[in-house]
Amino acid sequence: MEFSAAVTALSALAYEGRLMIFRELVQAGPEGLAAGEVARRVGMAPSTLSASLTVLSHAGLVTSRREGRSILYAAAYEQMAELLAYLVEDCCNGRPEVCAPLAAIRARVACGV
Amino acid sequence: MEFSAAVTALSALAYEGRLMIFRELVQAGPEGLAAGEVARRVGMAPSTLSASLTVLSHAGLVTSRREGRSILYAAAYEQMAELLAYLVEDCCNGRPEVCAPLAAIRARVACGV
DNA sequence: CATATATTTCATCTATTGTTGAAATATGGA
DNA sequence: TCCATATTTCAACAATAGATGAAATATATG
Repeated sequence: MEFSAAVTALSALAYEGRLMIFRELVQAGPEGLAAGEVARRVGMAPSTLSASLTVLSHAGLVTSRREGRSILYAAAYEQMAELLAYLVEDCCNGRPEVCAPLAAIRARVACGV
Repeated sequence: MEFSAAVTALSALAYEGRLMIFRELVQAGPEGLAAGEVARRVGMAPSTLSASLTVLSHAGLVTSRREGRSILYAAAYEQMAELLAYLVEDCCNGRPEVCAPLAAIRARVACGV
């Protein structure tokens, strides 16, 4: 990931409504959720939600596909991983003890990746 | 980390100047850099830099201490790890294959944490 | 084809955020 | 004490971003 893509992704997540949406989608799994279902869960007006999903989509953090009348949105796990990787890149400048706190991440990932 | 702290941290990083500053500090290590040195490296005016450092500081992402006439800023690695952990929490809903892409993170952390 | 459902687009308004330069504060040294 | 260096604070301005409701688009069904 390059610098400006990281800024775009961070900006997309740096807002209450959008972070809430993204977390719902991350937890919902790769099939995703219909836009309307997301709106119901996070309690947003349709047009506000649509704008939020557009921002997340432009940042590459969610994907969408139509299914019948609904449009299903899903978290883009690869892009999310890219962003996390970018943030920790070159973190310790050759001194492993510096980024030791990052080891805690592993313990918090539910699936033990 | 709780929701609003995550939003604050993401907002702090979601801007070109501040992400640049943060990355400089992450790579500089725990001793940190003088504010003036940071300004020189990222090419910002002193007052703009100061405002940026304040935002990062309020988000808990950097710490500061005075040393002589300089004020040294350093990345807060623990808070950074907390943020990353928050983003991946409950990511796979019991299905490990969902967050498999996150495994790539490990390979990108220079010190192999 | 007409109607109902699902979502997006658009224009407008409001609020928030970033930048800038000048002045203020804090420290160290002659 | 006086001056130089380092950084922050402040006020004003400019730019950006989010919310809203109405209208538009797309799909499904009777």
